[in-house]
Amino acid sequence: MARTGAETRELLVDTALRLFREQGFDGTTMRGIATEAGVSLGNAYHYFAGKDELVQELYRVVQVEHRDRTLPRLDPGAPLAENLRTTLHTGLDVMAPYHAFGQAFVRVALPSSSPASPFSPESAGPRDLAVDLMRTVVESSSTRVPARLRERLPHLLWLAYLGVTLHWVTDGSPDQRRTRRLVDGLAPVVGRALSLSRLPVARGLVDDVLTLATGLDGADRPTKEHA
Amino acid sequence: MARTGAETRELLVDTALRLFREQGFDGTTMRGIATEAGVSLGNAYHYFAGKDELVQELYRVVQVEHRDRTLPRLDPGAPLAENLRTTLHTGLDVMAPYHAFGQAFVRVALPSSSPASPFSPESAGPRDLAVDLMRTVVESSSTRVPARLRERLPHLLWLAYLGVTLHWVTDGSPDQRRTRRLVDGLAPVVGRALSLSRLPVARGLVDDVLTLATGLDGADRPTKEHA
DNA sequence: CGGTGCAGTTGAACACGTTCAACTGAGAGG
DNA sequence: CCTCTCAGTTGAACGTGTTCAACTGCACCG
Repeated sequence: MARTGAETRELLVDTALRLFREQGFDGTTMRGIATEAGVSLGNAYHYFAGKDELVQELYRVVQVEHRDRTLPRLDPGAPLAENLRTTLHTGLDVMAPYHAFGQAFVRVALPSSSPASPFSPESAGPRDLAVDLMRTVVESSSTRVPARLRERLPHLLWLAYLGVTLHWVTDGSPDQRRTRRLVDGLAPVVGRALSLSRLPVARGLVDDVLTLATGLDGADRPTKEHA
Repeated sequence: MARTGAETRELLVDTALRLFREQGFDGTTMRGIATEAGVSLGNAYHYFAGKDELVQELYRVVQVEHRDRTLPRLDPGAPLAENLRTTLHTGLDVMAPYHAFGQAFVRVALPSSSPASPFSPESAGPRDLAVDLMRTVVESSSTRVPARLRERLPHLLWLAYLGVTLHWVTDGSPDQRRTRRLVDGLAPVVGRALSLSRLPVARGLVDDVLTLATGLDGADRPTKEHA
């Protein structure tokens, strides 16, 4: 044999993602992936530090496909709520084959220390991809966004998307219909909230929420360490 | 030997919770728990279907202690934001010893199918405990709550508490300071949002949010099954 | 006394994720 | 032709969560 390393690696990723789709995360064993790919167990671990690392591969794949399938569906000039709805539904479409796998995805990605966390530096690429997608959604919509919000809104929408994903993961209803309904309800709420945010009376709340959201992600603010 | 079952069970719970505190979730093995408790491995599994089931025990313990430590600290007549802040901080105090364990807690509780999920029927007891605590917080505060919200607000605050818990679990900052800051920011935001919700212009948004929140938890709405 | 049921208990066994020291074999250098 | 190197690979081994058929010993019944 003696393939090149990149070939073996790709072979393993493809096999793993297929098995994840077919059997879920827990149902897929490292031995199964190795056997199915025709390599030894130890060799699989040569390319992936562990089962978790294969999750990051999925994260990447899903983000890219989400963007590629969403962009042509956006309706320029439509209200933000409508385009957001399209975007979120498309995201669910992309993830659907992996729902059996989703629980494990979150349990791997959740710890902020984990490189698979959407907040981690290692995930910067996929994260920027997702935030940029939301920026496109905002900019290609007709809805007017207050100046204070404009810069931050894509990031907020990405956080909302994470929330939807979290709900989707825990959604045991058939075809995850509850999450679909959540999206249908959430999009107009965002639209209404945006309208409301233009009123002077809401200014204080908007500012506070922005501050809150800033604290949500990223590591601790650099606290002037002296070493 | 031949203890009564309840005794052995309690012995196992105490031992497990202690080891979880000392060594975290992954660091604690079922063999370790069994050995430390002086019972056989198989016997531990006679009382708990698996490691996960011990998590529910912790969930229960934490909820009860949260309530017991919060009630005497509430300031009747103070603004809701202040009492909410106290409540959330007290919750963090109670959970603090288990932070190393927290990641595992979520990964066990997340799947809605899991009995350990805060939305599951099996968790109804602890959940009601937590929602009732929030109800007490609302009722013992001076802040006026719009009629449409009054009944649902405790439930919404409980959801917010879940969100804070989720953030806490993923919080890698020293002593989980970021979550403390989140609470300090969140409480006033809730207060402001509540004020805003009294304006007629916000009525539509409030109703939509309430509808959204209704869909968040619980199983699928009973869809008139004919069997 | 002998048996019978049964709550409580046991330890071996299985499959899994992960680690690691050793092997393979094709090319480079002499 | 021999040897060295090293990326690619291997399979045994460890500790884990979990399962299960069998054991123990006490209380009760005849």
